[in-house]
Amino acid sequence: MDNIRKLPDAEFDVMVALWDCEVSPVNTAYLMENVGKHKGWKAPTLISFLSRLEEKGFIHSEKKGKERQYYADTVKEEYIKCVTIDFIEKYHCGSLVKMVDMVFNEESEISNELDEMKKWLQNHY
Amino acid sequence: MDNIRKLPDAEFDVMVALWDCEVSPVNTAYLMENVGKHKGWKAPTLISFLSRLEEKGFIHSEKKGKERQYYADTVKEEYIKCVTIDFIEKYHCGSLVKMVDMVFNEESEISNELDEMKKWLQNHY
DNA sequence: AAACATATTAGACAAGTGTATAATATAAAA
DNA sequence: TTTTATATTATACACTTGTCTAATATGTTT
Repeated sequence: MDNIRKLPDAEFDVMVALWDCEVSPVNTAYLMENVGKHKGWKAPTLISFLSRLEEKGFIHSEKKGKERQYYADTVKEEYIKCVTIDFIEKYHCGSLVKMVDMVFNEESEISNELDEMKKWLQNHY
Repeated sequence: MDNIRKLPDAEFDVMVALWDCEVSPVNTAYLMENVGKHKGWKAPTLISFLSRLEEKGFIHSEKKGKERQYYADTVKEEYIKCVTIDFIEKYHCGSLVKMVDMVFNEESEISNELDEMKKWLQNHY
């Protein structure tokens, strides 16, 4: 259950790009276009992250001609759920309510969500 | 606002020990007793983390005889609040509700908090 | 087949993190 | 004031993460 390895920022960003694209095998060019460029990475940098993700078992790839195609082997929701549970455990004694309370007692954007929160709760009666 | 430097795990653990003790200057022995031992650290390891925390401005210390006393210069709630906001931003598009929803749609301990959640919301009408 | 363009690989490197050993202070005991 | 204990400092080292340059491979043009 909680055997997910928490990914470093850059690798997570790459995973998001991979998770969020509709088509499945995507090549480096595609990923450069979708994350690399925004982050200002050189191609080898991206590829470096991809290799590490492969070592960690998050994706796998196949050589196709001179290019390489990447496939995600993990599910975004799954990953984020795990990371979130861990987070609540680490910073809020495992209590979502404690966390919600702390965040709402503040000015942040988030405190505008009270209404949504109510609606959400009603849907869960 | 979000200029908090996210602390690495070990340093965070040290901060928690420092934040959670009632008395204010505490010495290394105290911290060894309260985190070091559980973590299996040798004294220099703990002191190493303390030095780094000092460099980062999270604490300061004073030499007292042959010992050193440590003072927290940051507030736990503050830090956790920042880290939490950042987390929601990074993993849940900045929406607490999205996060709550994802976490509840699951078997985890957390889904037992629905009642608490309702109570909490009522207190916020 | 040679030359060219381009993608990938190999390797490298600095900074950050976890952790410790050996050396050095400094207080307490003898 | 020596000796003994013990806390701290100075370093060091392996691994991880972010990044890249130089080298290599492979497809495309001539």
